[in-house]
Amino acid sequence: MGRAPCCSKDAGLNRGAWTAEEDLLLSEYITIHGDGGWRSLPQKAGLKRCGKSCRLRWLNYLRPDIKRGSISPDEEELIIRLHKLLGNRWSLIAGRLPGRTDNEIKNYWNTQLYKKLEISGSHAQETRNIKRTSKSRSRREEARHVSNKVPVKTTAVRIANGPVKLKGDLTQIVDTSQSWCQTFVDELMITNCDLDFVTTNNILDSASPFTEINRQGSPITKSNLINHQLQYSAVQNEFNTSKSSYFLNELSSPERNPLFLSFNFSEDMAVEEFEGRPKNDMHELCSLHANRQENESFTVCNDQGIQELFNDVEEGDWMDELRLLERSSLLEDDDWVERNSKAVGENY
DNA sequence: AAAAGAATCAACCGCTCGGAA
DNA sequence: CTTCCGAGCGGTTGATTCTTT
Repeated sequence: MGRAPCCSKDAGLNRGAWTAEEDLLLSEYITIHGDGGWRSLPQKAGLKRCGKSCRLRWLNYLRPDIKRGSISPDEEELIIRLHKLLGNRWSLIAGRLPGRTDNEIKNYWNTQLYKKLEISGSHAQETRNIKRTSKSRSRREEARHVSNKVPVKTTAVRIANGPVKLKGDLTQIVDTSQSWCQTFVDELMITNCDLDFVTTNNILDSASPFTEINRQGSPITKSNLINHQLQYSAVQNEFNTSKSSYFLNELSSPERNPLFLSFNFSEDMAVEEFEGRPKNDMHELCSLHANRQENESFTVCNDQGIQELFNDVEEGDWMDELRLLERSSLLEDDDWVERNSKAVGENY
């Protein structure tokens, strides 16, 4: 049975530009009753519009926290950087720019920035590649493809840091449906483990596996887990610990306490997705995963994962971290290996 | 001043996703 | 497991405004 269209063209509904009267009706209704329930809202509010149209009008224009006026140079810079990291995920980008809507940013990109960057060169090519990729395979197909290829939990961000060589079985595929904590514990139990691997599962929900090795009986808290990892690996594997701690902080915290970190973890970043190679191509990412080649790093992120990754980052931190990520992405792989080999010592 | 072309942006459209039944 | 439905997303359209000739 087919689904009734949200807003039939011949249902006598108004279309096109909104009038001041319609805006008033919608604003007043939402002020009193709140938004949501978009399908039934127009009728309740006395509007001859479809729910979709009402939602769009509210979110993109009438919402009180919309920021008016032109995009500032700072905002522009942030948009460019975020687009480089995230591609055409306008709602995610808008989420980092308070008061700006995805539609506004999309329009700004397509009318101003795209041209600007096309003139300056490389980024426009990347944008074209992103567009081509998204056209060639639908999101659903992509998701199906991913799930066939590797056991990636859809809500997980998984990050493995290369090009550090792994001790042990390089072909092993880690099941990301495992709880974050179990994976963490598995890693801890391997001597000289260099694999840095997390998912966004809430750490506190995953407490039980940790309990088994937590012989001191400390409460299961984020900081205790970090301390635990530091005890295991701080001396011999400093840089890896720092990375783990960083992602632990970013991905698992409902409360996001500042971590105590005595070293500069930022320079250890090497997250493939953020480097733009092979950005947005899940097939390629998964092939990398499946082959698990040495000197290859990979990241598989879906939108939710990325959102979670950045959710709790304060504005200032976010900008700092963006800079650091970009700085790390400028490094050539060879340099990266060399630096980190020195940092880790002769373990490899 | 007027016409033509370019730029802008609000709104629409088709699709996907996730939850409920 | 399947179907339905509300919500949301990104691409596209087209009306309006601005700029150039």
